[in-house]
Amino acid sequence: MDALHPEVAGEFGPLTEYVGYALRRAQLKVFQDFIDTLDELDLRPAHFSVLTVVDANPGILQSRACAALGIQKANFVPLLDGLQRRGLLRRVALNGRANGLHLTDEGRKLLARARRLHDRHERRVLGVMSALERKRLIATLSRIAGLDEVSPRAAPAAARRSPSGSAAAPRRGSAAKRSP
Amino acid sequence: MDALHPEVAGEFGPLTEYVGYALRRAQLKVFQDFIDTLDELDLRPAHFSVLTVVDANPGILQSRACAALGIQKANFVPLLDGLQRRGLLRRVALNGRANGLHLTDEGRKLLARARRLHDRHERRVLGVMSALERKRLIATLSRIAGLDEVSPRAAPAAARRSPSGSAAAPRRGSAAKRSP
DNA sequence: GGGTTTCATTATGGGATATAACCATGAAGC
DNA sequence: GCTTCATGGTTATATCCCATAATGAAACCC
Repeated sequence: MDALHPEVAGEFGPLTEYVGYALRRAQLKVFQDFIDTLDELDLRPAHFSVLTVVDANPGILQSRACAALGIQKANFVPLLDGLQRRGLLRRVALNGRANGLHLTDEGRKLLARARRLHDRHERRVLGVMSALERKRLIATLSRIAGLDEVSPRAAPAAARRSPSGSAAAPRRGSAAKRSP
Repeated sequence: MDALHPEVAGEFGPLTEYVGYALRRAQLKVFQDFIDTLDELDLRPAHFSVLTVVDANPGILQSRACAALGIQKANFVPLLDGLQRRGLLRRVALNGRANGLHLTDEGRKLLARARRLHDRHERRVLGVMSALERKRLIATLSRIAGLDEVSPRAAPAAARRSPSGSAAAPRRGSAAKRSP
């Protein structure tokens, strides 16, 4: 506890010294900036991530894509409906039950624009740190994100309420298998 | 663009190289672990943060507390109702319209337990990094969180849809001023 | 005292996500 | 060929979290 509770304080009490707190604050900030950035294209972060994944994996199965993104397949449907309705993406029936996902030309074009906006956003965020810092940050964050097996004795009573995180990011824990 | 799009790939495309993506993934992970950790006390992150702030600032105004935590005052009401119903916190009328917030003995006791759990959680997260790394991480994250004035030309069309992604759980951060 | 501001509350709606139940289809086995 | 089972997708439903707007009331200011 000593190392965890230095002097701290201000109005927040010890809050400011917690990694989770710092993480959340930063994430909120960045995410909000990202949302604002993509707003002019009427894209939300989840949309952007879907377009990105489909673009990188043409023909990817709907189930596989949503698993990769950590989105429940049930929630994935209306999301795709929206993108499809806007003519950005197509569901191509593979065999009567499975769909392969493809971007349309328009989808690719919009994604390109989104990427340019995203780059500006990224640069904005990166503006407050050096290249080395960025590298370290991503490395550390990735390590944190992969701490699946880290909490063995933790997560006790859990399983009662559900996460409620968000979509755009891979909430790993979700129920998803891979290929058929 | 060059620096932003190295080689990348896998199933996620360029996603893995984005700071925002890494941030989100890490944040989701940590948050979930935190939620699981506090679950046995029936506390959610928001509860924990409220208890922490009130404990550190006995008698703090309701409005001030929720502003500090970045919670809308409207949403703060049922939150406090819950804590008060559980006998953890009291609203002390100051003058007929303003309430000062105080923890009850029980509230302090529960907070102490929660803090112990939180410490374990924090240590778990910190387990994947060195002390130096942690210091750097918090420093960088804090810098990011404070990049308010960073996006002058950004946030263009914005203001159309509301944030949504903002004030969430230990949204400790968000829009908050400090002292009066 | 009357207008304005501050503080708290109620009411309402939207967004995002989890769950469960439900088809349909393809694959496997006898 | 027909049953059985796993898979992919969809629908429907419940919940949680948060935001906005409107209301009520007290304090503040001239």
